[in-house]
Amino acid sequence: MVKNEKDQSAEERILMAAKKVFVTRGLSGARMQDIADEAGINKALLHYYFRNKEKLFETIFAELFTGLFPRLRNIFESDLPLFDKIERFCSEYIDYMLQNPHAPIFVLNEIHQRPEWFVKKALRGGIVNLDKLIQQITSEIKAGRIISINPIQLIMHMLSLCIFPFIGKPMLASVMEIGEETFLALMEARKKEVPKFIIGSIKK
Amino acid sequence: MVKNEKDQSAEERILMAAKKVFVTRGLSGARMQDIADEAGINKALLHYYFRNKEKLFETIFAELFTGLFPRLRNIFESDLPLFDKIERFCSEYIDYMLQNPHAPIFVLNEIHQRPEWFVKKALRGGIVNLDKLIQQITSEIKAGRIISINPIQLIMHMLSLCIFPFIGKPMLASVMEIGEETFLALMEARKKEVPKFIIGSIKK
DNA sequence: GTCTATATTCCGATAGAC
DNA sequence: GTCTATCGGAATATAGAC
Repeated sequence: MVKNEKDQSAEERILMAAKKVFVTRGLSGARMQDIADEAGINKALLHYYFRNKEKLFETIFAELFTGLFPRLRNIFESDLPLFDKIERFCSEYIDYMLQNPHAPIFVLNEIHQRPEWFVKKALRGGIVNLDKLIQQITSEIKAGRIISINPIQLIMHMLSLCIFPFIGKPMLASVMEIGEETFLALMEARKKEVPKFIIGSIKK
Repeated sequence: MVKNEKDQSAEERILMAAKKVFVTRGLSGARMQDIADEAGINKALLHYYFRNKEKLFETIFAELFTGLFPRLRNIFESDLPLFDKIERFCSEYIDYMLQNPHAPIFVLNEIHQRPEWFVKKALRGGIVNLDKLIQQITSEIKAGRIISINPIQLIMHMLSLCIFPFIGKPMLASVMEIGEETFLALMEARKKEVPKFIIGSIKK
């Protein structure tokens, strides 16, 4: 536990603590004891509020997943012109991850380790519909405003350029010898840099 | 255990089994019993060949990490012209991951969960030296052959575009409804697609 | 609601026969 | 080298007092 424990209800402190511990250690690496310590309460209280470890985990996962992916809908399914859509997507997405830098690797790793569970438990509520975006890309190609490209590949480019740096951060930090402030500055710059890079490549 | 157990020594079968289990479940999620079962041997034998779980893990991690990153050196530190270097990097890197599709998320997740351990245990033998590549990019900019761009950002673009699809695969597969064959075809195409995309953006 | 104490399950590791 | 059996600790979960 860090500070201001009495500022929030026990339940809120548990959620904050659980988020921190799960996100850094993963489901199987997290210890209920660590979460209790971090929240400044007793282990038994975790079971009082959330029945068991799995339920607590699902709560945290759902929150982070919702922040990461369904957020795409608002942008992808909007009526913006393609280039504006790309700019807005990159900027908002990187902004979200600057506030939750551990979310991407945590979420993607848990999906990787239990894809079946993910499909059954976390994917309720529908998936992101890419049809509109794909069609938009296709018609820009037909109109001759952008080069010919497989829309799926282009979407993968966008996601890759925005998300990967946060996943690779610990590795990049040690391998490339990049410190925390440098990293933040690079990510801040990427909000403009990435859309410029993408549009620079596809614009005719 | 799957088949042909008698084709290899116990040690080799253990390594194959451990790789499979560690890579899908991570260090904390992997069970020695599962590895033993997968290898078709007894749990005690794991401790006979490798002293404990951590040592076995380190062996597997080192193998995968070596395959992933030091491989960069041969390309990054070579004397190829920049565009050739980019093409070769993307092609070889994606090829490696097509053969070890789980390696990136496994390696990056373990580094994320224990960055200190990584720096102490796995980073011996030096790091990738990016000076040459950075200088090469800088001089291409000065020569007016490519647009002005922060070399670090460009290198991040390259890594992102090659690695991320493998990390996001389980999520992309369910969210975008992409099957196994489709995914493989997309990755195969990316070996040409990504360098084309990059060069298309930076070439003057 | 919150705690202490304890039950219970699980898992890494070892002992020791063959 | 390979096995069976078991130990001992760790971690989740529950019982029950306050």
